[in-house]
Amino acid sequence: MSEDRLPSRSDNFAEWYNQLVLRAELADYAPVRGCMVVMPYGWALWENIQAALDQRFKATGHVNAAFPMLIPMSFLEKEKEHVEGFSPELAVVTIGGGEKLEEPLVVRPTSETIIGHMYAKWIKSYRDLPVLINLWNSVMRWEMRTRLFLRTAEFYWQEGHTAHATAEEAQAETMQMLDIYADFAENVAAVPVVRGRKSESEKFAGALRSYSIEAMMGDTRALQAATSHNLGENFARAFEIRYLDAANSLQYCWTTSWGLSTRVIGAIIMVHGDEQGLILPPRLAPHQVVIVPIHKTDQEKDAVLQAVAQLEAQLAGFRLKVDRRDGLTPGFKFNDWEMRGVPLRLEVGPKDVAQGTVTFARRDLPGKQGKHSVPQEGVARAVAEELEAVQAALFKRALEFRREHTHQPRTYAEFRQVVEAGWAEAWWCGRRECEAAIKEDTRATTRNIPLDQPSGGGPCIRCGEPATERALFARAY
RNA sequence: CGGGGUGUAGCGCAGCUGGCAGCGCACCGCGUUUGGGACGCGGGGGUCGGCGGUUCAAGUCCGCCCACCCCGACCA
Repeated sequence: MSEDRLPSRSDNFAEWYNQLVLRAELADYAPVRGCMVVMPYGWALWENIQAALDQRFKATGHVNAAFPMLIPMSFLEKEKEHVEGFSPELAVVTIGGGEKLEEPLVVRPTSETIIGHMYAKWIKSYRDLPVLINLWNSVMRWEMRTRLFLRTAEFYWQEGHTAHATAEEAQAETMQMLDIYADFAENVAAVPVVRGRKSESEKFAGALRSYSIEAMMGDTRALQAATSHNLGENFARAFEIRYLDAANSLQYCWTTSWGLSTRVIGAIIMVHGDEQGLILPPRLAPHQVVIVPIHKTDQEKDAVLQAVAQLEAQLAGFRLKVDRRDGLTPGFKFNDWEMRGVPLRLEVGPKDVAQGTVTFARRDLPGKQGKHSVPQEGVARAVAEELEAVQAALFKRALEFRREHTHQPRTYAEFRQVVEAGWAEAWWCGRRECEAAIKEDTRATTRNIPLDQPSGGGPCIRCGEPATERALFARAY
């Protein structure tokens, strides 16, 4: 049934992605321009992402809070670069309760300004610092062209906002959060990332310095998976976030902000997915294991379901789904759960019952390769090992793919060629003009300037002037 | 905002020179099936994007409007 198959991942990556999001029931198009509905399966995935991050945030002393969705327009105008960066994509409320508002309210595109206002009110003394607050919310940016999860008008994320006494502390916080994101991406989502500093033109509107983690998607394009910003004293000065230090002298705070959005779901799809559909990393999968019972006669059905019930009891420690749907063939169910990316499938049929076994089918290995028979006794241990193996294999495969498609061109001609279908690491003089020229020539942008740098220097890949840093260039989502 | 395109059932589409609004998938019912995407029979579902015009008669011809999609500038 060709119409049951996904569009080809290798021939039409974009259409493969769109169809997969819809057919795996992660999200659907909303009746509001540019907005999506995150469906239960997609939200379950997001909840698991939230749990992994929230735990890391709390372990480093952060607490959660909630701030209003509406922000007075004047707040945004207080930080010059910030308002310039965000004005084109603001949604603005001008009427409330049937009356025209005195001052328009902006639907938050991010919360630095209202945070700044409140922090100014709350922070008086060095004893009040640091303030370490995180928000789980949604924000709105009126994007021109939208795509499910990757770029929607409203998106769900977390935004952390901290205030510190010194530049050093703010910088340490910025780097700590970047590392937490990298740890999450690599060890939970199985997505290898490059940590680095954003160029001047790519940094957050109003930040002193921005950092990102960048991941390579299955079509070699780059995706910024999370950002962490050192806002310097910019927002503190705009909102007068000040404190008295131990010597009774008035100081400006240093603030940071950092965020990770539902966009990482897009990354997980595009890094791990294959022609069959999603492949979810076991640590995030809503269902880690699905059991498909197989039976013809009523007699077989009884025996099979009894075995399934015993397995279910043994596997209580896993996120388990038993597919008891009637009237669907096993083949249909296999394909269905493969589309949804369940990392491990357990098939239980009359043959398994007779032998006291269960058939394991690993999602990351194609067809028969991933299938083998396992004794029902002690199945929990076997499942745990198999899930660990899938988790590790996904990361390894993604890392190898990135390695194969990351190049170190020495000439500009070579550079132009490699960024057609891969990443380029190259010396860059740091000048905006070179960056812009490269974008014009190749559509590739600086993704970041990796933290891991070789010593020494070399000629800028574009202009040949001496450069001291290597940058990562790629076409990006 | 510039360039291109599309609107007919939930989705994908057909509908010619105007004459009873259809097909496939999906959905509902019954039965047979079930170790890699089952099948038979029966059934429900439409302001043909909107408004106006021409005509005995408009999904079809004409005019205006609206919405959505793709490509560029912008972007977590």
